[in-house]
Amino acid sequence: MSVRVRIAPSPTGLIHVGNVRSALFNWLFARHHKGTFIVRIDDTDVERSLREYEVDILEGFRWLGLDWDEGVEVGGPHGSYRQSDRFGRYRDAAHDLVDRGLAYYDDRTPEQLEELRTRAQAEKRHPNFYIRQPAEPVRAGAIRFSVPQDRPIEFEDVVRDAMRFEPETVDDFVILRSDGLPTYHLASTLDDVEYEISHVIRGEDLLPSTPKHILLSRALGGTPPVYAHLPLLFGPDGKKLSKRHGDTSLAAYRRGGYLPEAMLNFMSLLGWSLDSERTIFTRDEAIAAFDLDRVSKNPAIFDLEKLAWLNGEYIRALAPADFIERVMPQVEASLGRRLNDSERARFSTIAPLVQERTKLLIEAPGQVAWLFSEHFDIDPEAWTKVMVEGTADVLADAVDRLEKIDIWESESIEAALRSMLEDLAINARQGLQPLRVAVTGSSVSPPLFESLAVLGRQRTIDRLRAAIERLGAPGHPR
RNA sequence: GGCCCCGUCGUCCAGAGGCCCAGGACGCCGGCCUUUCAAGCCGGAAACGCCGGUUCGAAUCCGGUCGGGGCUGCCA
Repeated sequence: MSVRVRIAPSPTGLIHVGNVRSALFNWLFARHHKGTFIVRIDDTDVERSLREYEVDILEGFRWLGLDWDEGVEVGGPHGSYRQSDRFGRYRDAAHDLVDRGLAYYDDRTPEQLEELRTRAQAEKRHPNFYIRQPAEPVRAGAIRFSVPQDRPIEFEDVVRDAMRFEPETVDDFVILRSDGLPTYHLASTLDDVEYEISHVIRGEDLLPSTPKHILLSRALGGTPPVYAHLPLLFGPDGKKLSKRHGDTSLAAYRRGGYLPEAMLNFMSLLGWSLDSERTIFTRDEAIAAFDLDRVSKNPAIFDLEKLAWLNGEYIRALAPADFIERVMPQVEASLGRRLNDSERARFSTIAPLVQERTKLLIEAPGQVAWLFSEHFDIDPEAWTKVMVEGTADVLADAVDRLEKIDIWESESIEAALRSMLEDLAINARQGLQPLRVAVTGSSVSPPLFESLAVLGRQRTIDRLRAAIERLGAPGHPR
């Protein structure tokens, strides 16, 4: 049997990481088995579905490198891969089920249904006990699927093993709403049948709906696919990951300076592992190793700290030129202007040192703000900590020595400043930190000698003099 | 309430009766390196929810219990 899998997001919001993880597992599974990965848009909820969200979904998949073989935008043998284009098809299918006695119209109101559920509970029966076909048939309202009560629904879930649902626990669910639009159950199941989906790999939240889908598949003339229900992704509070956990949209991570390859690696670790030792691996290694039998049953908490660490690993592994290319837009965005050629050259020189210290691309601009602007902020805390008695003299001494250097480069700067340390009999912390703060405005920066080299002699000396002045100025004792 | 799922370090995963007084990773703690911060290196603390049972032997099998979660809509 050839593997045909799909991801079928609903464009009712920015795609969030839970769906992305499902997409990833489907994609890995398809690629591993040389199968077909399909992207379908389940936009049966016309009220909430928006085209901009569909764009966001597809952009997200492309960003991660999840390419699809059939589906929206790329097409395929099944016509439209957007359910809103197939409403007629679903309606026909629903009517056909009614004609065959497998479904029925129901014009009961929500209040009536609620009452039936309440009554069943009061009688200690299953809540859905009375949600069955009424004795008197009607020809209006929504269409419900009639769940056969003669035997349990059993199936083998690839990750959950043997599953069994008693028929009385499955309600006669609506397949066509009274406005003639299909529900998710009908549209999704019919599409899975008609598109010959072999495996349905999705979140565990749909496990309770699976008996409905199996029954529907058969009624529709298909063979139910193999099901694999993935463990849910939780927020730090142990609840299903949702908007209230903050940034759960993929877009937030894209903008937040995460590398797609790191994101991919990280998400593949949520409910799966390549082996017991390896945490970092390439997409091809994941494809080669991926299968559903290593998918875990337990929910996974989305651990931002581990993601950040992994991202840092990937950033450090980047070729320097690649890092520069990826980080330049972030720097320019934060500066609010394009860098000129000489600034670009300066940045490129120091970029490898920034690269080592960056976990998220968006951190980089802050590390080099001092390099491009004379209006960088001086951290007051860093200043008071480092500018102690006698510091002005040290800075003045440094200026003298730096002015005498023949060739302005990190080696000569280091030699000059080290001999100063020696002559003054002070340690690096006493002698160098004040320079760092004076020049970069912070006690945290890329390595000092390289930083001064890139900044240039004149700017360096100007900043040191400004610091000396500030130290001597009224209102700035010491 | 009903149906269903899950239960190994704080977190993610490994473990499919003896290889486990439980392994890897993040985080945490300590040390080394060091011009700051990172990175790197070395070391450390940290878990089989609980109770029974099966077995010569259980993290692994069974039962119960407790705990967490999902679903319960003419949303998906």
